[in-house]
Amino acid sequence: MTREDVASALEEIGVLLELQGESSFRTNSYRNAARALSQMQEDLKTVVEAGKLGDVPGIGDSMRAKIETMVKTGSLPQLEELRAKVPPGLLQMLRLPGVGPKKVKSLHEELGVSDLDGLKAACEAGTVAKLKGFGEKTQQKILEGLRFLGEVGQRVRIDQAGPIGDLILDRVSKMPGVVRATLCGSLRRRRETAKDIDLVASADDAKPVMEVFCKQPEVMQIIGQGDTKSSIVFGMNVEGHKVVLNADLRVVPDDVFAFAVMYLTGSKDHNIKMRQRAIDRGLSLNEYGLTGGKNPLKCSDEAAIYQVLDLPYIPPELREDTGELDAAEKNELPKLIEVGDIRGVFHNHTTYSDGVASLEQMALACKKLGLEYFGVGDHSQSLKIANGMSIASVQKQHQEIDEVNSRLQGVQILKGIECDILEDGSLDYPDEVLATFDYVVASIHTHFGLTSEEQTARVCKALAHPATTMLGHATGRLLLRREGYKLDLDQVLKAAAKHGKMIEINANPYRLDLDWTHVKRAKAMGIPLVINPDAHAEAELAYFTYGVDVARRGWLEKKDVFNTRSLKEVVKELERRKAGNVAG
DNA sequence: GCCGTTTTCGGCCCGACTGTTTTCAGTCG
Repeated sequence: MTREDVASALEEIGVLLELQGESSFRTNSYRNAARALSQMQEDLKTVVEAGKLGDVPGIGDSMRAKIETMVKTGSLPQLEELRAKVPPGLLQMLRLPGVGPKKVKSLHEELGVSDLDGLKAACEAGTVAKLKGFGEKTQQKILEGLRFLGEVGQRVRIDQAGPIGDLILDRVSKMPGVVRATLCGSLRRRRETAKDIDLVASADDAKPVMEVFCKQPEVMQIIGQGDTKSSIVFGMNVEGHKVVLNADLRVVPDDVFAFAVMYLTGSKDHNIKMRQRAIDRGLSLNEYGLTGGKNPLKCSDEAAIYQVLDLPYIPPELREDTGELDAAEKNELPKLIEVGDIRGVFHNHTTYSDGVASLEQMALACKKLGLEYFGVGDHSQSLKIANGMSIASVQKQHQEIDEVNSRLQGVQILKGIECDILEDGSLDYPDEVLATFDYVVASIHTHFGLTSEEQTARVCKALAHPATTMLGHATGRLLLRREGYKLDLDQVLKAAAKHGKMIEINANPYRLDLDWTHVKRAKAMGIPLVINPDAHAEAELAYFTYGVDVARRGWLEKKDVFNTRSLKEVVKELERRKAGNVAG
């Protein structure tokens, strides 16, 4: 078992024990150990063989023995027993908001409910509300949660689907006889979630390619295996979490490749418009070619197809039928921002609050990524749960930043803060403390239950505060898990525009908030956007690339994003803002 | 189950919120 497999197994044990009613401290220790393994830099087998496993914080004698068993034998009896004892449907129930291990246990033991369908039936029959500790409202909330889960279905986040897609693509590309291969579908359009992985490859003989595709070790089930198309269920551990999703591969002759790629990249609405455009020119476009007249037109790549239809190439991220064909027609497509344009990041955490790395470690990790500045934005004092910084802690951090900056070469730390927006819309430090920061990211972490009017007024008030530089994760959504808090985003954008404030694209793949649709609106209103990884560890700094995906989907160019500017320009602009010279 | 120790048990981030209760358990971040 690999390091990630072991981490995933420990995580699973933790959850299963929780469902059995184990103490949260004990179950947490499994999660801690799983996290420790996920973050381990060295090779697990080497560490085990060197007898150093027990030195890892979070891994004691008992955990060490279990991990060693898994590394040596490939399995763990304890996990097998737990899996046999706990119905898999109970784990699904944990995804419901407001439902935790205790409630699941009670539903299972009292009502015999063992999966989501059974739970829905029990709610509809009204038996859940009668259960001790439950009630009408809880039952209603569960039903709403079930509806939400039904909507998001089996989608997974891009950071989970992406690595699997890349792995399969790499394998397919290297298969004998394959000429070209690429990812298609929502993964290629860089949507924030994916329901499956679509691949297209070109080869003269599809059959052997399909054989290899369906025989990958991670294949859990072959849904279909044909001459041109195969579908599999693929299961793999990504960052210590088991990810299961469908993968479809199409294999076509190379002269059809571009058409198949365009068709399977979508979006469906974009394709419909394209087909209509072909019809207007007396042609017919489908996944196998562009026909009309006597001979099929040859297009070796997608750019050639667009050219035949009198259009410049449209990047996949824009193919959502939100005006890209019109813009292309007028030659007004944006020159999209690229990953290499990002020069630094602003909203990140260190051990001063709830991060796991030091200021210096994070700054050096930024340098490694080719960035010029690392903006720290630890949590502010009221957010106790995330170890928010007291004023004394802020002062200490600033001293440390000055000291580290005096030594660092090629990267600079900026003194920022992720300042909580309090319930009344005020900021979490007095003005004189706020004035000591280079910039302020204002964010909401509490009181999600306010009405839309209250929440909107709260955020707008924070945007009006002179110290606020940018708004952090504007809606608070957690992808596939929680909708954002109720908020009139139009009003918020207007307030940002009015007060000359920036808005963050939180690039953490759990959030990707602001959503790309709103990014587009923000740009139209002249609001500068900032791509922030919200990193809590060195490896998470690279999340900013997901933010670039969102920015591209939101039609952003380099000039629309603040952190494409150099350190010098950024410092100058932040100073200008602090001096109160902000327009508006 | 881990950790630290004024070494072998007692604490483990902890407060707010919700919906259930009638003083609190469960969930969340």
